[in-house]
Amino acid sequence: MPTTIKDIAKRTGVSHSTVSRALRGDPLISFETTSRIRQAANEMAYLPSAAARSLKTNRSQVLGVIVSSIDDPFFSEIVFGIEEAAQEAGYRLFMAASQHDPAREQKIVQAMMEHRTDGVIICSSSFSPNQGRQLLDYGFPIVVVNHQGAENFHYSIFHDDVDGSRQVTRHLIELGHRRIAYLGNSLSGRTTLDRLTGFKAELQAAGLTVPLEYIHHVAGNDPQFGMDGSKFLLKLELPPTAIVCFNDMLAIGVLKGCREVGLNVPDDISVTGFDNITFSAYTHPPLTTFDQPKQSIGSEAARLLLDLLDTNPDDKVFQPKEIILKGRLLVRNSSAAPPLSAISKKVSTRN
Amino acid sequence: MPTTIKDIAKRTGVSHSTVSRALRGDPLISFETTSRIRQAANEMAYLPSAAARSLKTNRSQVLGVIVSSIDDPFFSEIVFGIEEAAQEAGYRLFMAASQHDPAREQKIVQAMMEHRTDGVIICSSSFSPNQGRQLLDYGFPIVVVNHQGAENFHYSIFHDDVDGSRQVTRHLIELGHRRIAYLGNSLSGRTTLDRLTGFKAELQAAGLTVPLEYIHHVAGNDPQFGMDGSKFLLKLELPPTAIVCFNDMLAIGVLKGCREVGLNVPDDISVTGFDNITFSAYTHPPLTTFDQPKQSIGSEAARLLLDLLDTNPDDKVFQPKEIILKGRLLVRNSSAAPPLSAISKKVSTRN
DNA sequence: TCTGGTTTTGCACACGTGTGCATAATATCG
DNA sequence: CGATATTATGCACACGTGTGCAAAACCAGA
Repeated sequence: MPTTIKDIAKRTGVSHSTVSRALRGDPLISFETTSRIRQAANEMAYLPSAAARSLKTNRSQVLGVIVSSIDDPFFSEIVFGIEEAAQEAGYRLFMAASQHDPAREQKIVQAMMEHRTDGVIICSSSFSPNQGRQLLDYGFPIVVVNHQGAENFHYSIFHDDVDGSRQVTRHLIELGHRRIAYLGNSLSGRTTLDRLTGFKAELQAAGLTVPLEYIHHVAGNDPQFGMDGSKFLLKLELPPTAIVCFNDMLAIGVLKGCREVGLNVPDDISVTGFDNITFSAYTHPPLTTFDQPKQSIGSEAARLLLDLLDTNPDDKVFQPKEIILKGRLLVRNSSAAPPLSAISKKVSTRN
Repeated sequence: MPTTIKDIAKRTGVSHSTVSRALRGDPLISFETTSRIRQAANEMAYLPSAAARSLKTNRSQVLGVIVSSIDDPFFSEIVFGIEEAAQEAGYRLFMAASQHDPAREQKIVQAMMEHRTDGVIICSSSFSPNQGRQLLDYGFPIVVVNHQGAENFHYSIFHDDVDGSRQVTRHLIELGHRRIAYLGNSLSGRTTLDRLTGFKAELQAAGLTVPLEYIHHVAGNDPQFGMDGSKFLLKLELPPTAIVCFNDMLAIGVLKGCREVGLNVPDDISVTGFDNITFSAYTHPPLTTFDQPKQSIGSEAARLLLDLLDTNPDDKVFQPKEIILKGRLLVRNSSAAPPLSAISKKVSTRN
């Protein structure tokens, strides 16, 4: 059915190996013969079989990409960056979403191996160590993005979540907040730990303490989890005047949760997100968030992996590489000074 | 590097063809030999090469999936449905996003052909006819979702956008709205045409007319386009009391656009979306929308394609198939009766 | 033990492509 | 024209897997 090299060879009266060489631009084939062959290939709409080529060359020209969830806009933008860089280099993506499910992870690992992708980019901070081990043992070049077990892999991209979280938290402190809560995502692994670390560090640097119940984790990344989390925090005897959310997805749910208990954001309570996904500019009020260079994260990861692939294996020197990309605080309308009632209470407590 | 069938043959002292047969469960190989071979394969972590198998069998066990945009939550959920059904049948997905860009479309077509995917699901209503033709000519079994050129393909899944749009529009009419605008997405092809058709049909059935400027199209699917579109409509001398948006993404931007000119939704103006993506429950106010069975759309498309693949080619009878899935109106808080001022104006106009 | 039937396994080939090495064709020089 | 060097091409093999057909092994009956 599809045109093969043999079909072209028959039409042009040369051997299949000459066709192969001509199409690949081998200088050993004459210009005249090459032209004839290429014209025939063009007329016959020849497209190489990826499988045959892959089998012969031991290269698939495909990069595996593993994300936590395909419907999280954060990952969509990272994938966009990966795709742009990959396409530029003639690679295609084989994408899979792990959904934080070990069974899915195992199927994904198997798929990557069977398809013999040229390398793998893992954009799931909580990808299981066991499956990661399997990929490593198989010999894949691997680049991880914000992976909690990054020390097991030698090529990593990080977004600086500690710094980002510190900036968000400092912003709230500078606004006058003293009761600041953190809402995390327990499925998220390293990412939430970094953001929590930054949160704590900034509060500590400001000489503030955090009540234990001000650090609350939900088990997912959906706005509904954000809403559930806000319910918990807002029910506290002394509720926070600000909530630092693990990310925009949770923050969007927190906004709704505040509305449902009659709290006005930011007049009564400030809410911040993280990531600056598309929707965070369109919430009411628009979210103060930490703007991650999502596409850059993706394209840096892809470039790093492509560099690894371009390196002659014999020349390979063990040289771990770690790239840290920084974002920037984006102040919108979901954060403001705490309500006066909260400040006056604070004063009376001190007397 | 990876274990091959030849490695297992060497260890078990049989030929590679016996290994192949045993692993495939061929009854011609004895139970005893099969067990030995399978144990060795297990111990040696054998995984077949997808390329070799594909080359030999002329089947890749991969379904191509083309979506308009990977960061649109609507498509993410469709893909999720596709993925579930495909995985159940032992298939993997090779996904690509066309971004309404002909150059990308061409690269995608080429990729599908080179990889010899077993079939293709097109979830892009505006996928170019020329590229679609190429896929058809190549002999791919193809299932299209809401494709504007669906008559060129024989296997289609539709979501009933005419009916959905009629329901949304009727809902607004029943609330008392008489000045209803439609905000469309000119890149969207058939989908926006259907939704506009339903909008017009329902207004006509209610004996209402639509000023020309009440039908406005923006050139994209981002909330920013929704905001731009709202700016246009709200500037009209006689602005609408309700806006039917092509989808939730645009509606989210329209909500912000209304806020920016001091309009309260739904007290001053009603806004409806379409699709019921995750975020539409978390907007302020939560969007009235048309809830599409997104995952069902995906899984039906995959099942249809898998059925096509399971059919013996010699038994194939030309039998076009078209599945129409219906959604349901989801009334939330973005729609309400028009403001009294708009109704009183209407009365005086009639006198 | 021999013959025939059944079961099990291996040989040979091939899917489409790439490439080392040998051979054929061409060009140049004496 | 013949010899030598250079250029261009083809042969043969192989990547890993699957399968038709032949051969080998096994079993049962006369």
